[in-house]
Amino acid sequence: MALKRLPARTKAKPAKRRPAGSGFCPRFHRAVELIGRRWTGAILRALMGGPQRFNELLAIVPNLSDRLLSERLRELEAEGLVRREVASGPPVSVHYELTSSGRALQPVMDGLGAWAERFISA
Amino acid sequence: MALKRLPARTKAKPAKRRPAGSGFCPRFHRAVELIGRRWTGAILRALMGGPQRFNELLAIVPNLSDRLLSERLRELEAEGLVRREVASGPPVSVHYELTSSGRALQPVMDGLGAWAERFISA
DNA sequence: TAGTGTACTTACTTTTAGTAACTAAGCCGG
DNA sequence: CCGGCTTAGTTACTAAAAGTAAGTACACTA
Repeated sequence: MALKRLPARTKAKPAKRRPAGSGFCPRFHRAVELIGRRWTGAILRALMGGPQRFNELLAIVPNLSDRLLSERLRELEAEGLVRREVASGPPVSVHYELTSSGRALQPVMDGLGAWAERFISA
Repeated sequence: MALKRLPARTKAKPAKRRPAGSGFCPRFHRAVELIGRRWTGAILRALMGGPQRFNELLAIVPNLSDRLLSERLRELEAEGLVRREVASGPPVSVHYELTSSGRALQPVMDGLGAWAERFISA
């Protein structure tokens, strides 16, 4: 699917050279807008504990709707962070698990979690 | 202002005990939905290099509009990550800088940046 | 065969983002 | 002192996501 956002308006600005250090990094931007999409962080974190099925994810993340879960999972799959596996044994169940790229996010997520514990209220 | 999102629907689910590790952490969730809001990551990263003025931020982050910058900065101020300072010397200029809580995000952002370099395409 | 559970999709409403135009205050040249 | 320029926004309106509800398809289960 590839993120529908980031329309990359055809007309790129002149973009006068900036004094380095305050740079804008497109990959970083893509990353933060991908994992920052609504619910995506929570979904990823739920998957850090191991593979989960669709309805398990719904149960873990409060207020997340099936429609959005479906949408987010397809985005994450498209970016290669998550793999979808269908177990065909009679009780047809689908589970989702992190790929190596997804697992590589764990320290970042943990760091953010630690930051949140210290600095986010309520 | 405090994030308008996260309405916290009054009816909390029964929430049967889950096998720990796949837990949902409200602070983490708040954090990821705050810094994950559109443009917020890029704004924060631009501020990591030191204080910036309103129009400097606009110049650093491509395609960011003044309206959204204004909105995001007020949210970040409300969460205590950013401080707004008005320099009253005749050329009235305003600059924004990270608070200690904002600066504490630097390792997380750097980690995410490093991850993005390795795993995000294009 | 009627009902339950899983894993979704479709249709519709509300909220958020994006665009454009405008405001206000201070300075600068003529 | 009049008009134009810059900085730092705000307001009004449109487009794109998110949220909500209901429906689908398949297998199983009573």
